[in-house]
Parts: sequence; C-alpha cells; structure tokens
Amino acid sequence: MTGAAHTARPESTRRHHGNRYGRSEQARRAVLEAADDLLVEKGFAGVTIEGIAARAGVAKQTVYRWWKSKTDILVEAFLQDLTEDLTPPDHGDLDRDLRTHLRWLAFFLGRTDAGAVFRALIAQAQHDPAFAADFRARCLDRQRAVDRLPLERAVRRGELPADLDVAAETERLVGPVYYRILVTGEPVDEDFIDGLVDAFLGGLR
Amino acid sequence: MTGAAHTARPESTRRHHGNRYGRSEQARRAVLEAADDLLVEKGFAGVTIEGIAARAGVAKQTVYRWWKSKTDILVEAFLQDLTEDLTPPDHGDLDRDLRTHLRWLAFFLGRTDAGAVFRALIAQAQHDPAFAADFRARCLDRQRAVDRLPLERAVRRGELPADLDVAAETERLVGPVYYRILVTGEPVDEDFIDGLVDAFLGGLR
Amino acid sequence: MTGAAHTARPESTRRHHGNRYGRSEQARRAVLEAADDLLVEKGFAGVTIEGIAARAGVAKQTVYRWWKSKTDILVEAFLQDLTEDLTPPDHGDLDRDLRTHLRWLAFFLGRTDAGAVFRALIAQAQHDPAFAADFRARCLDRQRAVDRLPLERAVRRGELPADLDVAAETERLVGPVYYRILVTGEPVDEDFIDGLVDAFLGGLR
Amino acid sequence: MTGAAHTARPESTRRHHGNRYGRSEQARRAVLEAADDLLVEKGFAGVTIEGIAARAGVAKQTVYRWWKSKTDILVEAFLQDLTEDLTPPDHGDLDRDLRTHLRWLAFFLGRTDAGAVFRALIAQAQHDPAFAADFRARCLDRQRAVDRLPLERAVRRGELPADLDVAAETERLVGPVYYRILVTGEPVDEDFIDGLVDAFLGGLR
DNA sequence: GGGTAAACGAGACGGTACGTCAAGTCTTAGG
DNA sequence: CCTAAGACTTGACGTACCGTCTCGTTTACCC
Repeated sequence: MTGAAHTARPESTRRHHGNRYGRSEQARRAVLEAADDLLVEKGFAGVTIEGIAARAGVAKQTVYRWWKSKTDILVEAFLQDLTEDLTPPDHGDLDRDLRTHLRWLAFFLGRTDAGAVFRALIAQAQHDPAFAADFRARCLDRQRAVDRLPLERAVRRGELPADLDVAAETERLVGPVYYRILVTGEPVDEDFIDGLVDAFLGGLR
Repeated sequence: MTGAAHTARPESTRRHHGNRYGRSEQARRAVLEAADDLLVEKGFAGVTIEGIAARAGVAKQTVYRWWKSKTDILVEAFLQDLTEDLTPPDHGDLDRDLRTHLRWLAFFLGRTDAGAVFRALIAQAQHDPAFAADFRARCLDRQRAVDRLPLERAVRRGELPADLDVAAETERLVGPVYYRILVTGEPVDEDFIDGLVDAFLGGLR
Repeated sequence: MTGAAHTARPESTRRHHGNRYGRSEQARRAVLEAADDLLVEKGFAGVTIEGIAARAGVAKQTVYRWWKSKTDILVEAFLQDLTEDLTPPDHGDLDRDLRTHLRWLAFFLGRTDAGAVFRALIAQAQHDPAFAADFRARCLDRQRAVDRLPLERAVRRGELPADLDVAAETERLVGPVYYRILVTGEPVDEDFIDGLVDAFLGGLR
Repeated sequence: MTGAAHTARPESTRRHHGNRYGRSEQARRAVLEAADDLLVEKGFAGVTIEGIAARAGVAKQTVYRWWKSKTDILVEAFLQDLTEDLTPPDHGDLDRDLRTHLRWLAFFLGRTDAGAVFRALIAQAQHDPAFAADFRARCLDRQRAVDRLPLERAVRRGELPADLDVAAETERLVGPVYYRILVTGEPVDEDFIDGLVDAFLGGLR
C-alpha cells in the first residue's frame, strides 16, 4: 500500500548501500545469478565464494552475511529458478499424465541448467548429512510432492484404486529415472519412459 | 663406506625408501588405507592429499606420482575392498534370489564403509564428467552386471521368458533402491524391497 | 499512540538520540572513555573504531562524524585526562624542583594510563607526519612548556643566568628520560634522575 | 671456494622452487627489499604482508613460513642494511670522535632509509612489549654498544677517568638526539650537537 | 504546541588485508 | 629409479575492520 515514497527516483540508477531495515535485493539477486552462471560455466568446483562475490560485484562479507556456504547459495538459486509453476499438466488421463511428467522430469534433470544445479546439490548431500536434511526439506520434498501428482489425480478420478500406495508407486516410477541420471549416465529416452509406464500400467491389471 | 650404518636395524622397523626396481607396495597400501579411513572418519571433505600422505607416512610426491586425484585413490581403495567375491548366491529361485540381492544391495550401499565410498564417488561423478566415465568403466559396470545376475539366471532356468529385456527390468528393480539411498535418504527396509519384488513378479503374469 | 511509553523512564537510563542544535556530550564522553579503556586493556592494535563504538554504545557513524581517526580520538582522550593542573610545584629551589619534576615525568610516561596513551601517540607520530604535526601542536608543545618551567623559574629567581638557553638545557634534561622510556625500556629510577640533575648542576659551576 | 656445483647452469635464469635442504635465498632477499621499499614509499601503514609478497614476487605462504609478522621482516631488513661496518671512526680525540659520532647518529636516524625503518620499529615497540624485547635484543643493544664507543675509547686512552659511568654518560649524550628525532621532530643541527658536546666536556672539568 | 532538521542508534554495503589451508610442482639426499 | 622430506607458487578460505551509505527515531529549538 505504501511504496510510493521512492516512485520519483529513477530505479535503475539507484544503488543500495545498506540500511538498517532490510538487505539489498540487488545484491541478493546478483549473488544467486552469479552462482548459477558459475556452476553452468565451470562446474561445481568452479563455484567459489570469492568467484561469486567477484562476479556479482558484491563484497565477500555480504555473501557470508546471508548465506552459510556455497551450497546454501545454490539451494536458494535453485528455488529462485523454480518460482514458476511446475505443476504437471492435468490431461484427465493417467497414461498421458504419467508419460508427460516423466518426460519432463528426465528433461529437467538431464538437460536444463536448473537440473544441473539440482544434481550438484544431490551430490553434495552425499557428502554432508546436515546439508542433506536441509536440502530435502527445502527442495526435495516439494519435488516429490509434484512427482506424486499424476497418481494422486488418477486416484481422485477413480482411475486407480483408493487404497493405492501412491508414494511407493511413485518411487518405482521415478526411481529408475534418477538412477539413469545420477548413476549410469545413460540417456533417459522415450523408450525407457514408455517401458516404465507400460510396466506400471500393466502391473495394475 | 657407510652401508653398515643400518645393518643392525631389525627388519620389521625398516622402511622402504625407494629402490631402483619398482614402486613400493608398502606405500601403495598405506595410501589406500589412509584414504579409506579418512573418508569414514571425517567425510569426503576431510579427505585431502596432504592428509592422506601424512597419515600414510608417505611423501606427497609419491601420491601424485601414482594417482591423478583423491577420487582416483578412492576408486582404487574401493576396488581393493571389493576383491572378495560378491556374486549373489544362486538359490535356483527367482523370488529368493531377487529379495536376497536387493537386501544385500541396500545394506551395502547404505550401511557399509565401502558403500560410503561408493556414494562419495557417485557424488563426485556428478561434478566431473571425466571422472564419471572412468568411475563407470572401473566400478559401475561390474556392479550393474552383478545386479543383472538374478534375472539372467532366471532366464537361463526358463523361469523368465528368453526375450525379456533383462537390463531394463533390472533398472526398474534397483533404480528405486538407489533413489532412496541417494535422493530421499529414506531407509530401504524389508517392506520396500518386498513391494518392489512383488510388483515386478506380479507384473509378469 | 506510543509516545507515553517512555515517560516513566527514570532520567538515569534515558539516552540521548540527537537533537538539532548540538552534539551529545554523553556520546562524546563514552567514546573517549572507551578508547582509553581499550588502549589500556588490549593495546594499540586493540583500539578499533568498531570496538570503540561498540563499547561506547554508540553508532559508528557518530564516531566518524566527530573524529577523523582513532588517533584523533586518543588525542582528545589524552587531553581530557590532563584537564587537572599538572603545573610542577614551585619549591623555590632549583634542585628540588628539577628532581621532583623529572621524577613525575618518568612516573607519568612510564607508569600511568595517560602515559601509555602518550607513548602510543608518539609512536603513531613516527608513522604519520600529518598526525605528528597535529599531535605536537595539541599535546607536545604544552608538555614541553611545562618541562621548561623549573629552569624558567630558576632564571626568574636569579638562580640561573638570564641568558641561559632554557629550551636547550631542558632538552638535555628530559631527553635522556624519554630515551629510556621510548627506546631502551630501562626503568627510570632515582639514581638515573639524580645523575642527570647532578651533571646539569655540576656543569653550571 | 665451493660453489662449483652450479657453475655450468646459467645463474640468472634459475629460479628456486624449494628443496628439502634449505630455503630460497632469492626469496628471502626479495622479501626484505620489498619491505624496505614499501616502507620508504608508502610509510608504515603501506607495508602489508600481501603487498610485500606481491612486490617480492613471492607467495604469501612463503612469507608466513619464515617471518612472524611484518615487523619481524623489517627488523631483518634493517639488520641486512647494517651489514656494513658502522663502527665510528677513531680519531684518537674525544672531542672530534663525539661530534662526528653524534652527527652521524642524527643523520642516520633522521635522513636515511635505514633510519626510517629504525624509527618505525621503535614506534612499533611502543605498541607491543614482546616485539620491544626482541627488537632491543636484535638491534638496539648493538646500536647502544656503538654509541658508547667514543667514551670507551677515551677512557682507554686516559682522556676520561677510568671510573666514569660510560653507559650513563652516553645516555645523556644520545638521549637528547633521540628526543628531537622521535618526540619534538626538530632538526638535529650542528649547533644542537655542539651544545651537547660542549656541555658534556665542560661538565667534566 | 506543533513542525522540523540535526544528531542519533543501527547496520548493510563494497572493500582490503589478515592468517590458514590445501593443491600441485620442483629440488634434493639417500637407499 | 623410487622414496621421504619439504620449500615453492597459487588461490580460496572465513574473519575483522575499514569508511560510506541509508534508514527511521529522537529531541531541542523556533515559529
């Protein structure tokens, strides 16, 4: 409702230099973007706090003030990238929903920049249990809820039995996708996904 | 003229200081063991070349002469740990073989020191494509062959159709196990494995 | 709506928060005292603007508003400590006046907190010519005038010839004292001062 | 006499990169020179370990390996500068020796680069008692011994009584010089020194 | 008695230098 | 030739202060 106070000032030329009642949104965005860019350009080892600060045009202390570690930055950058709605489309048809979602998941994990960040963070979670817990709470749980949506909708529509263990069935569907992405490195192609879905749907009869 | 100086030293306390005709097996073993120990004790970040060299009582240069990186050491250490035969037992029964093998896999990945090394290396593979290729060739392919054994035997026995895509089916079985271990962190318990096997066997009918 | 909240507050706990027509004496004193305390407690390196502000319960900006540097604060703190009259007592006797004054000088420079500040400032003057000039004008000249007093009085009394170069003679008397304090670090004891005075008085005959 | 070992190698192009049996003399000299230069160019505040390392073309770690602090470097640099013999000339005449030595002392302290380092170190000694002790042991005591030489020679020659307290008399001669240099900043000119010597020689009669 | 502008607290900002750690390279002495 | 030892350059780490810059509050004077 307020916010009019600064209306007259040309937003583009103003630079934040700190004030008591809030941090610099400008600095925050620059850091997240820098971290994202560095990961994509140079890989995880190329992401350093110094590098982020330098590329963001921000003081190192500013980074340390707001983030605990470089992975903390990457988590926030990842979440930032995901602000757009990634709810899988509802075609009203389990078969189509499943194939669409798994295709999207494979594409997201394997081909997008955000997916690269995601993989790097899963990797880091192997090394650091504390980070793993944080990462799961902030990112993974949401992703898993999304992964369950196709089956949940089908249950709601009556396409699947009401007592179906949706979580477990979802794990059997996405597990192999993650396995290829994280472990074997083989491409997750159309055939693979079709095989998954066919086996799942076939097993229900 | 000086050679006699060390004559009196008991054999057990003598240390290898280089010889003209080959590398020191003593140094090699000490390095691998030190790397293993450090990983278990302090986690991946606690494994450093300096730390390994210091704990192994070996010069840094000796480490660099024989290994490209700390992950290279860990791969060799991992393989060393796996010299014993890990061929899954053949009960002559698909159902039992599958459950036994998946239980063992879950235990190995989640509860053993070697599994911890394995997870650390999979993590590293996310960050470094070159290492990923090397790691897959030296460790993963072998593991995947082992994973396929239960189904291959069943096919050979005629329990499963000869045209079954063993590789794909195996991925659907082990994928969810890796997913829990690497991604969600949930325990891979009896029920989960039973669910996997039941769904697989049920889907074949 | 809130204005009444502070009405009840006892005067002693009320804090100045600025006013249009003058600075806060409270803040000024707190800063000087904090600077003094920090120097004595932690030494010169332990005196930082941030530390002073924090200990004084004052904003950093308030410090920068009124003082150019930490040495500027220390100079003012030093002068504050010296408000009391340090005019050497006049016994009407050159011998007694000299010994008393030199003893006091040695004690002041070597044993008092103010002397510690003084030494720190002399030290700083070695590193910074601009500060040196300022320090001499604000502190040293006054001290030198005081140092000359015993001889000046003796000249006025006729104990010493009217054409005596009081300034030069004073330098020969206090110089060795400063030398011990600043350079050799040896204690300036009774014997040393007696030696100085004896030599001076003996040389006049 | 030795040194032949390296004869064949072009000395100028060889760079030391470390070996087990000794540090790099090249690095040592570069550091000392850099510290000296920085002090003269930018003053004490401009002397930083990072700056020294950068200008010397040496790694920061190398500096920290061999020196405790920047003052430690300056002490060594100062001693290096003083390798040449600074024994005051012996004219066989107390009057001449004294005037010559005090003139040289004033010049050295006030006009030479080494003197600037010396003053900076005396300043630092005010701030840090531990350094003060070290500095006195490594630099000052030697200087004080030199300062005593003119009187000691005169005693040996019989020009001065054998029971003269040479140390105390020397302090009375050099003290005022240091006082002007360190405290008042007034120039130490011919007249001032003549006054000192005259008073000293006059007081002996 | 209410408005108003200087001084205040708080603290975020871009920086510089600190002192530490590990990486990876190079050199030497000795078995 | 291989080893242990260790000095070297490089570069990131995380911390402490620097001096600057808002921001919103407090308060004494002046209308």
